[in-house]
Amino acid sequence: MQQELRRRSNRDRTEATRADLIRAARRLFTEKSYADTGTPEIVAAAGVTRGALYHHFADKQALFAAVVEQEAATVAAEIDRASPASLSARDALIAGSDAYLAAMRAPGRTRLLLLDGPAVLGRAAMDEIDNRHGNRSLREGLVAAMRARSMTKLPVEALTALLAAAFDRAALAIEAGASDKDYRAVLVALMDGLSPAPPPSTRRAPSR
Amino acid sequence: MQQELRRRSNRDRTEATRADLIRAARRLFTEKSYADTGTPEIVAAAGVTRGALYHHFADKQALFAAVVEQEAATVAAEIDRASPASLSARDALIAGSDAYLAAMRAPGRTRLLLLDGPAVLGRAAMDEIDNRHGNRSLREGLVAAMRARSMTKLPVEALTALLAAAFDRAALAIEAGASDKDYRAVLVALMDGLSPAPPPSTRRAPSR
DNA sequence: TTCATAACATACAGTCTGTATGTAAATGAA
DNA sequence: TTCATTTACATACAGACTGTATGTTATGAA
Repeated sequence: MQQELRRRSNRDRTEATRADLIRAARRLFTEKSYADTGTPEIVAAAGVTRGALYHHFADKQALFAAVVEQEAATVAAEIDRASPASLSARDALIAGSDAYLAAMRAPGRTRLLLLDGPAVLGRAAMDEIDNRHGNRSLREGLVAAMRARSMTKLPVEALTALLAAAFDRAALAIEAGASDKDYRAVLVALMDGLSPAPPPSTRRAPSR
Repeated sequence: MQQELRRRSNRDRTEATRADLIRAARRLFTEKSYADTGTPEIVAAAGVTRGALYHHFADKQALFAAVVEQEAATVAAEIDRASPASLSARDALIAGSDAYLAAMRAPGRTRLLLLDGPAVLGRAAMDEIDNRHGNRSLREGLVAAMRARSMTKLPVEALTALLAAAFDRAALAIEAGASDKDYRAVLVALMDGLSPAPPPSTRRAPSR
């Protein structure tokens, strides 16, 4: 009856407590901000004490890093799920960017991943996380487009970073109320501009 | 002898104290970070007390905003100074972006303006500051390029924001040790990609 | 000179972070 | 099964910081 409450393995306890803390912290960090969320509030929401927090995480920043890590993974998963496997290189990039913008509409996600994340963890740490999750598919898409000759060859790391930065800013602007149509148009124009041939526009007649 | 110390007008006192506080805060915010800099340290460096700080600024965040404001103005001035008046629209944009990247090499400036700024003040407030200083010349350059038909017509606000975001990320990457050559090349390619005609195949200009 | 106000300085209350210490539960060896 | 050790917490504490309240001195106006 109360068998599963008594006699829980240490691994189960750790896993559950960590998950509770990350879940509570995620909620508060997205509802408010990193700076405006104190550890007392987090542990209260998680139903544990600060002792548990500092047992499982080095400090508040480490808990934040775990939240960011998980959220970045979620975003990457949503993008992967939304982008069908076989499209042209260009269409795959556009589908991916749409999926990214859609994923970033989750409340508080932009502040967590695009404002607090870089400020608290540093741009280098955020790059490391991004490269492990979100940016990977973007970079692969760009490499594929370059291989298919539908994009001029450029330094891949730099191009990935700068396009990602543009996506990020677009997500922030859209959340702030800007026209997603406008931003999407500019993003597409930026990507299409990188193709050596005239862009496969729906309006202009292709010259070949 | 001590005449100019006694009998200072209130306006002079306020001006001097505010300037001292902003200068000290700027130094510490660029050397460390907003979060790692306490008001006791700031007022000690400025040679005043916390009472003076909270008399002149609503809170620590307001002082930070004043620092950011001033720093953004400085960056804009450096760009204006470095970009000669009459170039082709394209060359003007490139000169401006080079000047921006050069200006952002000042120690701690990227963290202040690109990491802490957005996180502490919010993206909206940062946009407001940027639009008043740095982004203005960028937007005007883009409008000029579009009028000169050397750039396809696109929503100006969105284009300005996304290119500015790319510049920002480039500045961060370069400071983190990335190849400025690579990032410059990608920035130029992004801008050239927006021209309706094939990009002018000029040889690469010296990076500084 | 006198009174009001601005420009500070000092003192205080509340909160937060990280650590140190104490306790109960689990693990593994004997 | 026993028992020592380690893990997973809970509690208590020290230090620091932020914002405010209050007191004091200098300036400005009448």
